[in-house]
Amino acid sequence: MASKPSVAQFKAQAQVFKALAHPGRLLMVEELSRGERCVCELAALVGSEMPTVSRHLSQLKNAGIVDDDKRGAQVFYRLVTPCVMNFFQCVASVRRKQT
Amino acid sequence: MASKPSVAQFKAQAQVFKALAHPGRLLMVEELSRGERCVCELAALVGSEMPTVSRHLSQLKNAGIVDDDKRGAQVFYRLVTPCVMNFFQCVASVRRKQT
DNA sequence: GGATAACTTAGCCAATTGGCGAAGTCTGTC
DNA sequence: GACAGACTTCGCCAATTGGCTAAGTTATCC
Repeated sequence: MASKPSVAQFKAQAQVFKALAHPGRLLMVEELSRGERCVCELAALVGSEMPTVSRHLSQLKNAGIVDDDKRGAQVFYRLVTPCVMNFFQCVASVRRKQT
Repeated sequence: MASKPSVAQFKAQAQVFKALAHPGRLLMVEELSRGERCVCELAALVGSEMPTVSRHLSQLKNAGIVDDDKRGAQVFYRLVTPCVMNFFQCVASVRRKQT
């Protein structure tokens, strides 16, 4: 049944790649690979306003890449699919081919 | 030196993900994983006009994912970094977490 | 050389994305 | 209850993306 993927499947897959197709979001994902972080920490990391970062995180969450956990007044995000970290090696080799 | 990736590196990485962040382009990449194809074959596959497909392919080429080879009047594209195919398994597991 | 076919490039338009500040929600403190 | 801090949601805007048709290139066939 995986032999002939439907258009809907490709659309859903593209959604995941789209979530990763932003330097700030990649930076956050890498940071989250080292442990959970609250929104304000990530905002300081990428140097954007909190509303902006919050929207980026909700995109990642919507794509199924991260999950959030509200504790008190803070919201902590964590990487829920660590296998995306494997992408970076391949992407690095892709970039090596760019002239 | 890979311990503290720069903003420029993340931008370049995001470019690769951006190239994959489109259902039609994913479909083409998967087709190319089974062998080289000319533009007209890919156009028929995704059901778009040839100029549209040509631009998608130049995006993939620009990202370093595919390469082209002009033979006569036709241009054949092939996957130059097959490791991107490994992404699909992980992405599938990501999607499984989407509610 | 003229006609056709395969692509690419250019120009145009609608739709999406990404950033911000303002406003709203929720939690803990006084 | 009033207030402050952490987030999220909401408008608004500029910039990018994605599709098409039209026009330009290059190779093949006659």
